[in-house]
Amino acid sequence: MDINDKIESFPYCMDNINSVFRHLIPDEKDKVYNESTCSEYTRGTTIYREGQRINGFYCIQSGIIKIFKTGFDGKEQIIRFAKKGDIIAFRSVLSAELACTTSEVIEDSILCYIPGDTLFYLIKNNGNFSLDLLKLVCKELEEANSYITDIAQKTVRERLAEIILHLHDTFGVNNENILNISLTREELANIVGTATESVIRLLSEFKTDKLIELSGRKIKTLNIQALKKTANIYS
Amino acid sequence: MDINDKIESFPYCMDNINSVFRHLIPDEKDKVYNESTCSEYTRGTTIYREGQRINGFYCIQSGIIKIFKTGFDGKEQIIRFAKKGDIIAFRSVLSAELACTTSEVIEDSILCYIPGDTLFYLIKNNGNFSLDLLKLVCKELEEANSYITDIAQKTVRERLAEIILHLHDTFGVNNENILNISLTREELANIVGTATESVIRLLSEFKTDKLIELSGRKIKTLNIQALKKTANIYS
DNA sequence: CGTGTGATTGACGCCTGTCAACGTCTGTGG
DNA sequence: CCACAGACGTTGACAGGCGTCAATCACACG
Repeated sequence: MDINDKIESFPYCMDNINSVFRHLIPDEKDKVYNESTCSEYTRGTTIYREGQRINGFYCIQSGIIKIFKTGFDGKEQIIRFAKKGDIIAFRSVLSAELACTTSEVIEDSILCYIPGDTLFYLIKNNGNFSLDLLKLVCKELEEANSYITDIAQKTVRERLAEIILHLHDTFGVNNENILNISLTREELANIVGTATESVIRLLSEFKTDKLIELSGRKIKTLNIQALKKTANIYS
Repeated sequence: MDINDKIESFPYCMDNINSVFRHLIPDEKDKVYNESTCSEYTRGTTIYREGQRINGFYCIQSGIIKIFKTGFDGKEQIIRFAKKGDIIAFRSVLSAELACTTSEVIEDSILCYIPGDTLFYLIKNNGNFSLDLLKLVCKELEEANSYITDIAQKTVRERLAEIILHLHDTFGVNNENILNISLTREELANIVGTATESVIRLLSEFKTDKLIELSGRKIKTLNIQALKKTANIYS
């Protein structure tokens, strides 16, 4: 994927059938297109930081971004990941507040920056876009509420199994059943909300129980049903 | 407050300066007004339940509602409270999904029911309303994210102190510094995400430490600064 | 006065966070 | 090419926070 694709075709992130931009009329698409700027970002780059003022939002053309908050003692809590087609930073733009999360590139990415004014223009002029955006935020809200319930009621073991399943659903696996996302043990701990050592021990137990196989940061899922059982998920 | 107030005046929940309805034009206000229905609900009444289909949302004229999810073992996790001027159930309406929370009356309430079609009409026709609604959902999302971080990183003790402060800010106190909301120990536990017994023991410790005074379900705050310190809040 | 719900207290033990030491791997610079 | 630094992963020991179970108390209500 070359960055010049923006010039050749309307970026994927703005054009696919599931995109929040799917209900724009041609003129609006042109406007978004003309006012957006795409750039490459390499792993480890910070897109924006907590407390920073943000004047526009980003649409993800490719790559993976992690979005986290910093707790009072400096520990990261990963809130969500964003991948191809997702948008980030729009919350701060809408609320006209300082960013309350930090976002960092996990896997080399191409992001399209869209100014806040464009966002406001679309909301005020296209009801279908507003509705789609509302649905998107509501979906995030529902996921956050579910996670609150899990983290408050489930054990670390259950949550870790659940997170592996969630990563499985969100990013999929390659032809060897290996998760298409690579995270450090610390990052896994920062999703689950536990200590790095606990993640290491539990992953090792999961391996013993034939739920997964491990090879460095690669996680291969062996038994989805058993993972669901471990996570206490019945659906 | 008599329920017939609706007839006498535009309901508070739709008319105050902070309401999401504040940017409606007169015609739209009339429409909302004509299509809404207000009713009284007594403590303990369930407004809607998880898994139920919802065709409209509610605007709270008076009283307090608790909104919770049920964990896999049946334990409640309280997600938030709603009070005068707040709206509930709009998420399910917008997403056209079954309710994923249950809401129950904590304190006798008057709710105004507004059909989903009215909501969609407003979103599609009034950009300022859409924007206000988006801001509202974003605010909820930000609060949910903060709570995820807290619950994942803080101890039960810290969270309980934080919840008391949060109730203090949200519902205020009477002239004796007693919180304007009355919750059972179990409900407190279901916010914090812990066992009822733990809440009892910690409240008792807070009392010993002169942070609060207790009298049944009444909680009197004695030292906000010390509570903040206990909660590890520095702001 | 019996019944039921909620509050309290105590005992007990396990899950899990913390600390410390060590192993592994990668990239860098001499 | 090797040595070293630094980041990351692993393992063990240990304690304490907190969940669970059980018994008792307090209070309201029919």
